[in-house]
Amino acid sequence: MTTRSTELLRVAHARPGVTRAEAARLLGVGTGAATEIVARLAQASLLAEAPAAPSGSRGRPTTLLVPHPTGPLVLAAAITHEAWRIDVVELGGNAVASVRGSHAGSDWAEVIAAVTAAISTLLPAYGERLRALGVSVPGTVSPDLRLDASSLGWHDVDLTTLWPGPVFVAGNDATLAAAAESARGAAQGAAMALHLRIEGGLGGAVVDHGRVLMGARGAGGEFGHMPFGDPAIICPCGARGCWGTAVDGTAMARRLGKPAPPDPVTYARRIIAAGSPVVAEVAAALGRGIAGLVNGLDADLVTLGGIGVDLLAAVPGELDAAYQAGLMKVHRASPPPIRPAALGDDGPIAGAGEEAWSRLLPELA
Amino acid sequence: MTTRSTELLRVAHARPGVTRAEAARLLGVGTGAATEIVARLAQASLLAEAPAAPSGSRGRPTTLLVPHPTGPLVLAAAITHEAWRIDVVELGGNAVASVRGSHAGSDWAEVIAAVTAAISTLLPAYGERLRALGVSVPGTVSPDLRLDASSLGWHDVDLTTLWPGPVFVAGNDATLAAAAESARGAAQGAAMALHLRIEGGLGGAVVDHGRVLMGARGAGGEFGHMPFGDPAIICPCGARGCWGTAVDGTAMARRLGKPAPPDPVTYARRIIAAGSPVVAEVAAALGRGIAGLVNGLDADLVTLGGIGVDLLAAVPGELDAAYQAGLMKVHRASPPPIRPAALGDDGPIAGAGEEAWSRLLPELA
DNA sequence: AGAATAAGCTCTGGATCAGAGTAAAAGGAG
DNA sequence: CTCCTTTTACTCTGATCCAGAGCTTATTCT
Repeated sequence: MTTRSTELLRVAHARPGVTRAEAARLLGVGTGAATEIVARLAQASLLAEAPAAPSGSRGRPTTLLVPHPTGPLVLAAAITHEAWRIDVVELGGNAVASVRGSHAGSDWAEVIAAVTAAISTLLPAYGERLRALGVSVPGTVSPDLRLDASSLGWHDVDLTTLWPGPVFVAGNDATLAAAAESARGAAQGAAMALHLRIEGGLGGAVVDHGRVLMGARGAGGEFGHMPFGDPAIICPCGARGCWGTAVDGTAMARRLGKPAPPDPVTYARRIIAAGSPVVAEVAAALGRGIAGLVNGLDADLVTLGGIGVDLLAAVPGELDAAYQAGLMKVHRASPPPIRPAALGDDGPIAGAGEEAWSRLLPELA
Repeated sequence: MTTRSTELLRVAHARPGVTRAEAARLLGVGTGAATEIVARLAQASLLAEAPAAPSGSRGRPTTLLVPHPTGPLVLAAAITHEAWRIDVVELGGNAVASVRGSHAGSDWAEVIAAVTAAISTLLPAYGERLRALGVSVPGTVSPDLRLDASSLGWHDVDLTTLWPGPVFVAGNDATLAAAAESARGAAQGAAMALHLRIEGGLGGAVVDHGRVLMGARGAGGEFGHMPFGDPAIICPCGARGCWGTAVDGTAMARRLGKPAPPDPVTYARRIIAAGSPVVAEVAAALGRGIAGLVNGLDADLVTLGGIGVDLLAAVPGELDAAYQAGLMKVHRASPPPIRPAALGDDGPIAGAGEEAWSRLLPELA
């Protein structure tokens, strides 16, 4: 429709349940224009108005901008190494339905069959209302939507078959989790947020004023492959001294003189719970690397996901000491805080929904 | 004025001398709208039309969009540790005048007096046409325009006294050089460009689709303080193992067992010219770090400034070997090229002009 | 009940631009 | 040289969007 309509929708999406008057103020339009724009969006089944709870103050009561009951919806999917989940997400980010399943094997054909079947079951229920798909995957996605997840044996997989429509986004789980944290989680309002997510490896993303940096080939945020680690250790990626080899479950096993565990995530959680002294060492390696990234990128906030949350909870002192020691003096006066991700394991699917909505909005208005 | 006017001005600035018809195509407007918008901008003394050179093909000859002869101008200033320079820049980036001087001492009061005096001499000549100032400085600039250049003893200096007008930008020299390389230099069109500049230390910037990441406190791109170096070496910044301590003139002196040189830049140039074996070692440290940044940020192009250009010219093989070895396998098939900066030492001042124009344009139209 | 307050609604006029049609300025063919 | 083709620029009409002023509505406070 028009620029203002898109902006209003964006506000309504970012802050579901805003009052109509506040949305008008945020857009910088007069009340006359607000009337017209809201009417147009309601006519197009994009927005609806609901009576607001009594504010207690004087004045004519305002209305809340809520998603239209028959308005467009977005599918958000998250595929992990062992399971998948699909949410139906309305404007504002609320999930109105959810389907999930697991896949023991890591055969891509099996995964895509299950996901495609699940999407097919949702199509009759929501029909034309489903307008976009966002997918989170445990690997990198090129700009032409091809997935590469080396550790799972998925190479150059074409994702476009998942969705026939024009609005389709796919991205790395850590990248999308970062987008979600910035939009609705612990990194709201940060000028330059850094998100780090330790699971099998270490991934993340940089978010500049709410915009996630995807990288030239969709592989942005692979901080695990920056050489903050021990140069003697060769990473499966082919380089040496990768930071990721110093902070995950495999690193803990190596420090304990044990063979690499088959499931580094649960292994790491067990070691952390056991209170092993290697936990502090790994946390220090994490803190030092975070400091390096903060120095280089001038982030003002760091959020941690996956095992990072457990490390932060278990040995906050060690992590913070290494972090402080690695910071430039200029940052030490007020070090950017390191916080656990607010969305937890829902980060990737929430981010998939966010990105799908973000791409759909300009098409609608 | 309006969005389209700003867009047209931006096109005319980015590609000085575009034909009017092509600009209309780039904006996606019809010829009718183009007539009206150009007329409006000409009326406001922002654009002028010049006859185009004969194209040799059929059709009514188009006109070129050029800066208006009495249109707005921008001041671009570059302050270094020993000299200063001010350019008067018209739309399109062309400098119509230039003043320069040097300051032997590093007393900020002296510097600001000289620069302020130079600006005063330019004011009567160009008067109201001067609408904005962009300044490049060898330090970090906070969002509230305070400069910190530790190595020169300039701490928390207020820059706002330099310019009375509302449109005033200031930034780090390496950051601004990156902006210039992306707008008009070797990094044009890159999706994610990385610029590195070695002088006294190592600075740079990340440029995502033409937008420079300034960081939360204006200290983005301090890659010299990421821990890619030897942890035994303590950096003046307070951290250990900073990459910057491994790649500049001071690093060369240390490897040669010499004391730190007073002027590391000329010292480094001399060592490189002499063909010392430490040059290859330093180039390798540079290449390895670049690989780490490319891995982490998924850059598709790297530009080098300052001593980096000399290193690249002197020992390209060593630099490239270390770069390749540090890249993840996925990047090795087509490694992002490492190129010398096209603008050379003019990068910072060109970037100051770019940023000033970029901020001024929306105010005009 | 009446004043005060905050918000929504209606109407007018101006700015912007898309689209269609027309005019202008060049090269090429005869 | 004249006419045709090609490309671009100009003119005109109508639709859309929205700012601003003034008015109406719904609520709380006194």
